[in-house]
Amino acid sequence: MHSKNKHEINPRISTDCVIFGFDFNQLRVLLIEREPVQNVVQINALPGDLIYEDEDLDSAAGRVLKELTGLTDIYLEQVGAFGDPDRTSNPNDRKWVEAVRKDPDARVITVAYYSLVNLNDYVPQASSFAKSASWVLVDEVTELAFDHFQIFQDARKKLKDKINMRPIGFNLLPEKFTFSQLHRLYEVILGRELDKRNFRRKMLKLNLVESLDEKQEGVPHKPSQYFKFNEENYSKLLENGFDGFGF
Amino acid sequence: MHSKNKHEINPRISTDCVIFGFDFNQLRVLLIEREPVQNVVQINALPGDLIYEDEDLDSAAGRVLKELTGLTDIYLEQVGAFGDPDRTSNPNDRKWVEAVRKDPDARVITVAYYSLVNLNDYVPQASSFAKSASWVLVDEVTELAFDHFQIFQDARKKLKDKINMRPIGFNLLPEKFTFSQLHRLYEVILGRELDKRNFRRKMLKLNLVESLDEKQEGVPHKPSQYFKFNEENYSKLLENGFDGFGF
DNA sequence: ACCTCTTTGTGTCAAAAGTACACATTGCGA
DNA sequence: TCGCAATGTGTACTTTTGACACAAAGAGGT
Repeated sequence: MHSKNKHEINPRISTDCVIFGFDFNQLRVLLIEREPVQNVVQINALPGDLIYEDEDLDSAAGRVLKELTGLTDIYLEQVGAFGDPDRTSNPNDRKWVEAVRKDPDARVITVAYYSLVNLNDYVPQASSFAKSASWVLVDEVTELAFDHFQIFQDARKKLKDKINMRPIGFNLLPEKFTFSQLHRLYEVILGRELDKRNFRRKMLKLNLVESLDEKQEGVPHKPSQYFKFNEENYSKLLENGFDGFGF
Repeated sequence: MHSKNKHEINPRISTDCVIFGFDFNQLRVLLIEREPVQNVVQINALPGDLIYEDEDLDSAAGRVLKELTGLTDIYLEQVGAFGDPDRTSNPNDRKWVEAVRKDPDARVITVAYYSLVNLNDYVPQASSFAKSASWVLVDEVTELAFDHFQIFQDARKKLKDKINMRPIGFNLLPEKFTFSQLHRLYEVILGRELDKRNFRRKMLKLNLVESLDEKQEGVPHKPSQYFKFNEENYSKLLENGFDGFGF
């Protein structure tokens, strides 16, 4: 007998997802509250669970995310593996594991993933052992279950680095977007102000965005020009060794 | 019965190490050749093995590295987790696993680490299932066991990024070093030439190196000044938000 | 019709950083 | 004393950054 049966749980490897959501104004992260277990004071946690034996790590992360929050089709990038060697150190976490896991003493390592999405495109629906799933402002995240706070912080740092290196932010903007939206996105993720004029200058020089012949309508102020992402120019940039935006 | 007994092997999690070695001229990576097993054509592999149940991931990497190559006291940084879901795809790897592992069908994920050391400070001594351990030029690495080539490439990329962000290179230079050594180090890791004068100017402006009142002796050319790393200034830089060398 | 409000969109100047490039100096050893 | 081999240095030019303020557009209310 070996351990490759379909959908047999691997009791030692779990995956956790740090999903950042942008709503054109603020940055949030998707957290779940676990179903209450006797005597356990509940705190928030990242959506995550054990993987199956026959599952790719990347697929597992996608599946777990779907099971707990209903979110699908999200491109996930790895944060790293976390040892979690002392995951029972917090009595609450310990009790929860005892109540929920078949083998609560198994030493588990977790592989974390992160992503960035448009918050309005995804309405989380809690299921499985998640009692609720919600978008929490990143600056208001405090205590989290297990070592999830550490994971969250690592993921946030990776996101910062990444958005500087690759135009991942464009994926979550609508096809036509305004410069303000793009600008705000960068500010929120980097966590600091960026001068409007300098931002525009720098971004335009890269030729990644292209102005459309279309303007905002019905706004009670000067309407802004719409822009779109130019994939072709991005490919060219990559060929010539694009080394980041430099923010 | 649970699984926290000391030194019980965790059959599902392994660790692999990508140790880069610099010899003041070239960049190499530490590879092992596994002990031959019947009918298996041997190819090189990264030093790596299963971890113990009670072991921290970081410690496991250190221990495995020591067991296979004799190297100790090396600061390791994580590359990431690798799914290895189809690790038996190569018949040679499959045969080797069958011969060596208790549970050859277990699905294993591996957590990879990397480091950069002075090649002359570490003389690898193969042991355990390693038949030999040797420093191979990074540009001559081709086929490796399992998914080790992928891991190697990822590690190399991380090393590049890292040396641009943090003065990790200084750890492996002698206490007193010449500018040429430092210069060469950066060229080798980044894989491209750096203008001598511009390199010197940039590096000096950061105040990370301090010139000593001491020169090379016995060299058949103009002797070079010795420099040392200034940790104090580095701390100050960090406080003020050091964001990399910019090479 | 006009005023107010809100957000967009734009230019310049000075400082800093990057890039390209060549030759005199030092000390050894033949 | 000559040759060799590597060190060490400066300048001119271009590009990039960073700081900063005000007119323009359109909606809505009076």
